Amino acid sequence: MTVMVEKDLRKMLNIALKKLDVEQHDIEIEVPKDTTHGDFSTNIAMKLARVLRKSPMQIAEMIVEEFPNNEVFKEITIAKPGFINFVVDKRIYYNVITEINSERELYGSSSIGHGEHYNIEFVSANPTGSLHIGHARGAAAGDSLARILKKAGYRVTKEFYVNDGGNQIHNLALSINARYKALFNEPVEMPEDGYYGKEIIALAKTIQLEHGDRYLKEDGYAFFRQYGVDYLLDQLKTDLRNFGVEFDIWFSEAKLYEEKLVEKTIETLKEKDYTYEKDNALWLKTSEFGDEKDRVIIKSDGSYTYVTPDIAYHKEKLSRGYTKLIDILGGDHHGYVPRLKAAIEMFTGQSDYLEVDLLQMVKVIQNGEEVKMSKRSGKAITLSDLVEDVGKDPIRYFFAMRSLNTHMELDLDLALKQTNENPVFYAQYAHARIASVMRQAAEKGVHVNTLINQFETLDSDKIDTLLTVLVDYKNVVEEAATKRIPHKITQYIHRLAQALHSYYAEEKVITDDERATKERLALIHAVKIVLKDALSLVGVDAKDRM
RNA sequence: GUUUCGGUAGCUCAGUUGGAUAGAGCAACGGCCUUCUAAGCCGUCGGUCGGGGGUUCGAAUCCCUCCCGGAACGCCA
Repeated sequence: MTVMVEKDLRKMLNIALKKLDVEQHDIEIEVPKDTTHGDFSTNIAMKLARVLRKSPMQIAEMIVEEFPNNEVFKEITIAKPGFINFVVDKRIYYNVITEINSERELYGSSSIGHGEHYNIEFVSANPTGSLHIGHARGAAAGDSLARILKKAGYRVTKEFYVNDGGNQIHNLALSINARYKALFNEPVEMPEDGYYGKEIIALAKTIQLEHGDRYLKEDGYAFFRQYGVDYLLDQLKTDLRNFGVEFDIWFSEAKLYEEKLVEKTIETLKEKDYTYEKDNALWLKTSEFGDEKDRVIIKSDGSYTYVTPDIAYHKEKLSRGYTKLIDILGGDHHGYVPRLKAAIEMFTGQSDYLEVDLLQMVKVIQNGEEVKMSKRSGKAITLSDLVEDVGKDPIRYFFAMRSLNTHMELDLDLALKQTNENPVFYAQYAHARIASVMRQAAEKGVHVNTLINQFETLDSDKIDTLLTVLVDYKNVVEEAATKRIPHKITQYIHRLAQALHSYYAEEKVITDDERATKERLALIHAVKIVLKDALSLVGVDAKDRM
């Protein structure tokens, strides 16, 4: 809708410019941050100052003079340096109410992603322990982005890469072994790079319950390995589900080996002459593609480095025909990105088939001071702790509020308060208020016809604001999707909730005026739909009562 | 040392293809509940945009330089 209005404006400005004998010109139209500057503005008069050799103010006046008559803009003003500001007659927005109420959750959908199929990989934690707070940020970011991209018309596949093939699983088995033996007072030393989380102790106890002392007598290594991965992966899925995050594909690293994909990938790279042998190892020429140096892919002892299966994995993903691969990684992996992109370029000829979005660290504050995580002691704040103590919605919302690449702070004292310091309540309350009014209407026997399309009584600044925000939804979704900025959505949610609360305080919806009541009910019903939909894009539930 | 992210109001953060008096939430302060939910509304206070140069009609935004903090710099994963 705003897009249409913008198009109209452009057309009208061109007509005016033609009358002034100005050649076709790039007209910049923007939505002013300050609403007192109207709904749209242009700096065209300033741009033309040099060409026409007149002052911007003069030019602006000339443009306004020649501006065609129309029903879209009810006010056109000229401001200081030479801006021309346009105020939309909000009556042309009335039909958005009907549109929303009939399209419901499809309203705001876009087609800018048409034809694109994105694979978005995130979290991808090793199944060696519980998910901690860093994974939580990744999960929230990836899932929200996926939802937003879908809304914008992209096809999206969410994928979790399970690192179940490497050395870490070996260490996991040894760690379980140590914890298991300890239960029988047969202490075994924890491995050097062992996993110290309390969930490993719980895991060992489960094994003790199910199998008694069986693995004191026989070697339990293979069993611990398999059991551990299954158990932890299962827990991990549960934790993510409780956080509102579901994946389409769980891709096992082990599968790469089973299907010989790593060997095949290395063969391909050799054939393309991107490898060479040196010091008894096999190197990949990543420096030819922007990496700062070449990387070893087969060590001198014959084993692979970390990147090797990962390259095979990304090649496998490419073979599935996605138009883009997105990896969401922790910021500490930034040095890893160039070598991965180099490999992608070796296969596809262009590195931007892969987009890596980095998340910066989360600093956790508790009792006013920073909580330091420690692998050794197993001390960490887990995702399940967060969901249990604080709740899914505030955590999801809080993560979505921040841009991905900012260092963020999570204040647990604040999050635990569950007061209005958590902005998510503000939005949920707006939704609940509307639901409440709807209930009142039903009780009073008011017949709610949300599909009315004639509006005669909606006339106030608060309503104009609501309509303006509702109309803007699609733009916001598109911007959030293309720029990968989920916080654009939470900002929008806040803007809409604010407009609703402000309106609610000013005007009663249900009155004796039947006509007005019906129109207002249709309006707030539309607000309710968009609020709920926008919240869903960041994985937050809308509530009907609070 | 190199790479990378960040430094914007008391706090947490938006805003960076150059544009109008730099925004939001929270905190603080002052009002508003006989009326559909006060988890709300209305208003006030609050900033050398890390420092210094430069580019121009115009810089938080672009260029140079310096300072401070996080992270990464393996034939670890």
